[in-house]
Amino acid sequence: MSDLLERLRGRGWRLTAQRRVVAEVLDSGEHVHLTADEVHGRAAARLPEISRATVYNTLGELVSLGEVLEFSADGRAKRYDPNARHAHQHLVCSGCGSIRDVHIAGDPMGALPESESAGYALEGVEMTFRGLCPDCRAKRGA
Amino acid sequence: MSDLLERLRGRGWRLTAQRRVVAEVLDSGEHVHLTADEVHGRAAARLPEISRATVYNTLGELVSLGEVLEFSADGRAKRYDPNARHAHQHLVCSGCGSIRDVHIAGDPMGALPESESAGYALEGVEMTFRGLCPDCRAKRGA
DNA sequence: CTGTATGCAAAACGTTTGCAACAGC
DNA sequence: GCTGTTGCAAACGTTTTGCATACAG
Repeated sequence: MSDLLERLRGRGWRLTAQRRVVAEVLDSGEHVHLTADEVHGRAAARLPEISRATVYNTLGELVSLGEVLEFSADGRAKRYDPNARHAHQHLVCSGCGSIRDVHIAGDPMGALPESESAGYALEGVEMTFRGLCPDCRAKRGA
Repeated sequence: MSDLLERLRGRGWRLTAQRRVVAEVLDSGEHVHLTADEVHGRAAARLPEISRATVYNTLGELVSLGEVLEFSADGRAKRYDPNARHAHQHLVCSGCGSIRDVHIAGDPMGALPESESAGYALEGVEMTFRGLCPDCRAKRGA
């Protein structure tokens, strides 16, 4: 519920029924790390004739606009994270693949010494922690 | 040149011509962040009848054995990093996609507060910096 | 009215699988 | 000789593309 649509309209984003539905799915606040196909599924529930291609197009644009974060936790399908406005990291369960947003102490960007990034124009960092979640520990770790 | 083969033999790894070639490609020291397909290409240069499936199998095993790191910098093809024995991070150019190994100051794992990983059995962290490399800055950034 | 977004279906891409033949130990 | 590995080709899941149509501005 972060007025994604509001912001997009303000940027002169051409608003169609399909785009609205995609934005609403992402903005619904609850299901946070959807794959493109999951987004399509939820979008199609509200607007049955929406095509996969449109969902891919729209997601790609939202990523370019910086409104949505794209990342891949497992090399398979990319996931889309509507929580692009607050810096955060991910904690992925190596058992079930579930993804949690987490927050680290300092600024991860600052961890890279100047000497290592010499000549580069740094833009961002991605940080992904991996581990077994409590549920999977109970089942596997025994 | 880190005696990957030596180590694998020591672990009772069944050594075939194909596996040797794959290990040699990864161990050749120079081309560091190959995709599975690139590995296959280089392997096939030495042993033409090697199949893609075998390369995938072998890479998967090397990853399980902890000898090779698997990561995806772009959501497309996975990349294989033979430098699994020394902790390091990646710096990816958002222009040309080139990948550099970099090293940060502290221990990235320690950056995650206990409260955030409560109940989890942490296993590792991945850290990827993004930015424009000097070449791409010259061409694009103007 | 114009340009852009859409739907469809097909293709591209990376990866996995099933299975018979084969080869290391 | 037993067992695990290989090659092949086909299947798979995800994403991209080309093109004619529809619609927001």
